[in-house]
Amino acid sequence: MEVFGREGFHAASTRSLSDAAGVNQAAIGFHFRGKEGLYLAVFEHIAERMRARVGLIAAELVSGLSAADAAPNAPDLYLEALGRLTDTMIEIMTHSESEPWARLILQEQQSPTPAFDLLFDNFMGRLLGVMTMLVSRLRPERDEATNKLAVVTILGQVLAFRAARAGIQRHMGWSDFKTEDIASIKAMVRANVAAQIRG
Amino acid sequence: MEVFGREGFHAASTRSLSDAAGVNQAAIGFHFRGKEGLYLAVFEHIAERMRARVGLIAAELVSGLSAADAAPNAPDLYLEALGRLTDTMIEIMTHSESEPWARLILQEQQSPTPAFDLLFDNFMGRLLGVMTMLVSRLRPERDEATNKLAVVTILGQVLAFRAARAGIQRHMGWSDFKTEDIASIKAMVRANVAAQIRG
DNA sequence: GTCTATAAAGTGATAGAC
DNA sequence: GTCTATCACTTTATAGAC
Repeated sequence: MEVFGREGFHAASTRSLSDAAGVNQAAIGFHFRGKEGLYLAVFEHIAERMRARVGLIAAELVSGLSAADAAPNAPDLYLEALGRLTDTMIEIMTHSESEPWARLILQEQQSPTPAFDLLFDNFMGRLLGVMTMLVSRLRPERDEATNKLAVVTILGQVLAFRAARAGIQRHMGWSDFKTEDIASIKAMVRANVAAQIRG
Repeated sequence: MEVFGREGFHAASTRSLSDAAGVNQAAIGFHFRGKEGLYLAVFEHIAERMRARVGLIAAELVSGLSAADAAPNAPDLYLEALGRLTDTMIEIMTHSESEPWARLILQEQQSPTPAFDLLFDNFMGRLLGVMTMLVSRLRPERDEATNKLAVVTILGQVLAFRAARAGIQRHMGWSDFKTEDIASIKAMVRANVAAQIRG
């Protein structure tokens, strides 16, 4: 995952892949039938880890939802849940640990291979679905398509910190994302989401 | 540009590059001193085209700004200028024509080479600067850093349609971006920006 | 299941003809 | 200025020893 993410599919040689794993180059052919098989296996790995992580959040959130629906301050609860989601996503996008697999996902977004289906079905679709559920409860009078589009613009605000990382850091005058920077990003996105939901 | 964008720097072979240009492989060495020189020349080309385009918008906008400053409805004019900017950016991001160079820029964002400086100095920085100017006039009481960050979240909302294109299309149930889809994206982003500026 | 060795194809750069 | 031909090297895949 690290080698593919750092060097890209083509630039990553089977030798650097096997070296990083501490095994011989021939092991790739034996275990994964070739470089491409290893690439797909990496995405299966990412998809499963993400599925577990998102699945946990989604389950927790959906169970909390039925309680929130009855509460008198339901909108506040929905908004808080959305805020916790964006906080988590910002944490992930700004953290350097996400770099390898984030690069892989971005590549797949531009020219999807069968690996993209794995990602979307296991976690992206699920995550977008949960967010849409929340936004739809906050703005039930709007049609589904509008709320789905609203979710996309929320996603974009957090995604930028991965996809346009170098440009953002140069624009902000940041050399990397410090704890206080991340805090102000979270606050800004929470405020934006609250405002755009309010309409 | 097309070959590098489609295949990436490493995957693009000098032979496929020269074939696409309808010349011999040896011509790359003669004209650009090698594959890397050609790569940099592509970015010089992109940077110059963009510089011209953004420079025009920026000049027009700055000259209109002094007139707007005196107007009684100045905030409306700033917001409208910002809306025209996001409209244009959305037009570019959703258009398939931008795919080759957008891919190149995304790649550079993740692991910047000297080519990234060309891009930032010639058009990204300029564009972000103009947007920051507008946001700062709309929210003069906020400090510069906050307004710069607000610009980033606006950028993210339009950038998503390039960076997360495949996922968004699957989420929205769109096979590609139709005219009416683009119109609703523009409306959504304009509404979001207005709301988040209002606070 | 892991290794060495090697085959077969592709890579970027470049010398030299025209 | 453009071509062919070729060099030196790297690539992935795989045969065969252990």
